[in-house]
Amino acid sequence: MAQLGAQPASSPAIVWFRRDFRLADNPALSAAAETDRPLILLYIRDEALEGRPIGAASRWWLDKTLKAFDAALGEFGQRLVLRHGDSVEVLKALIAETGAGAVFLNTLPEPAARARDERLADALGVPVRAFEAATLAQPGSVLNGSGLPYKVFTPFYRALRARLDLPDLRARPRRLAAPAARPESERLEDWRLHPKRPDWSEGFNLWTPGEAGAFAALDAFLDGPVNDYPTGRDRPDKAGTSRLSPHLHWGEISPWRVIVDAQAAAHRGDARTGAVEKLMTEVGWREFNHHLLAAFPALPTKSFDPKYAAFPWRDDPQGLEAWRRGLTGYPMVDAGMRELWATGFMHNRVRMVVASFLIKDLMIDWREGEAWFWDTLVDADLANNTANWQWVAGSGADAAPFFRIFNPASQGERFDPDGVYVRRWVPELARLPDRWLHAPWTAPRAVLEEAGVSFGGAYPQPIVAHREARARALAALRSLKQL
DNA sequence: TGAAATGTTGGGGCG
DNA sequence: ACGCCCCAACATTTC
Repeated sequence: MAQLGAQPASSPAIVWFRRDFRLADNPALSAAAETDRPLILLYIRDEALEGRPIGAASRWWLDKTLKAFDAALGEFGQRLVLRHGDSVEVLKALIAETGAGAVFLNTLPEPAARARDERLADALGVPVRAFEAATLAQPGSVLNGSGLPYKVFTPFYRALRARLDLPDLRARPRRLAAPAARPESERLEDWRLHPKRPDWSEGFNLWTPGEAGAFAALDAFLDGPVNDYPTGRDRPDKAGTSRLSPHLHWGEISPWRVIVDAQAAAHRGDARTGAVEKLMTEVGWREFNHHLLAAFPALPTKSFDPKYAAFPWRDDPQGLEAWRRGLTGYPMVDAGMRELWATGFMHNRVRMVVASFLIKDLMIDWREGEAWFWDTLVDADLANNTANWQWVAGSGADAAPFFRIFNPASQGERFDPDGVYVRRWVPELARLPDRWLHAPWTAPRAVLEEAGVSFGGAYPQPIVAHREARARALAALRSLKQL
């Protein structure tokens, strides 16, 4: 890599933001600021950059987080420069226009993007300074005694923990010198990231994309729910989870910040150590997923366990559509799918229930579910989404065995005992008493009438009988083992 | 981070 | 008082 000093000190530097929309603990931004050069703060809309185009919910979030970040930069007398097109071509043009002498960036964790980043300096002819900001450990860097990637979570996590030194987090830069003339920028509105005709995003307004929203979410979580996290996180009827996943995905907050603040809360005695440890474990799964993707770049398309390549998936467009729309006749499944559609998010426990239902009860390929989540989740993340779908399917690394099949009714009874979650998202059933809420097909006719539930009308009968579907899935698994 | 089937145990009803 | 049966509760195995 060429020395920065090779360029005149007055030449501007480009800070290329991709998914690191934060001022605090942003290593590329801090390093660029320390050079005292004028900074061009760039975002490029490049569909090819991360290996696959982002989904509709992600476009909504991107729109808002760019707006928030641009506004935050205003306090420094700065603005984002927005361009679209092939990243390398855009950067070349901007360097030619401005005489920029260096590019600063934080790497993206996806293998495709990482490979492109590594070739970037050669393609641009200026130094590229790359930093790690998305994960606690660089994907691929945690290896077992034989120098190979871990395939089991627990030893991976042990190794990760052993090398974690809680760092001093980088403060927000004090100044971000602006160039004499700001390069031309496209208009965010022209990118049409916000949905129009129809604008389906009303239910997304519970989110506050951006760094301030990320910190608010972390503070709110550490201020109470964290203490109940080990069990509360399984309760979709309560505010028991951190809801940090989209903020982490978009780099609005650093994973270091999450664990440093959580541990500080534990040290102060504001949070139970055991609860904070559980949170750490979940951050650890995020790390594990990114390591898996780095070690197995085919994770988004191929079964990690090759024997599942022969699984006899069913072609069932109607079943798939009923699942997507939340019309399966299983209240817990339908509540989850409707929460997703309305808000761009689904509670983690319910994600497992709906994924198990698609894969095992309907025997539809996990890739169909992964694709739907990719389009509809505001936290859609290639490593987490594909690793978690394979985890449920039983084909992943350290996955739940295939025969672990969720019963959607009993999951509802266990984790939404008062029916608060189901009644919120499946209002057709709101007046059905708790006793039958999670299995309305078992309710006596008179009870259904009293509650205003008619199966021919608003709410469907189950599209498959769970008991039989379970037997069918287990038979399919047996057929696999005979190969 | 499951559920269902199967096995075991022990209390209570009852002849 | 005793053995038998039933069955709920719990444990283990199986998928």
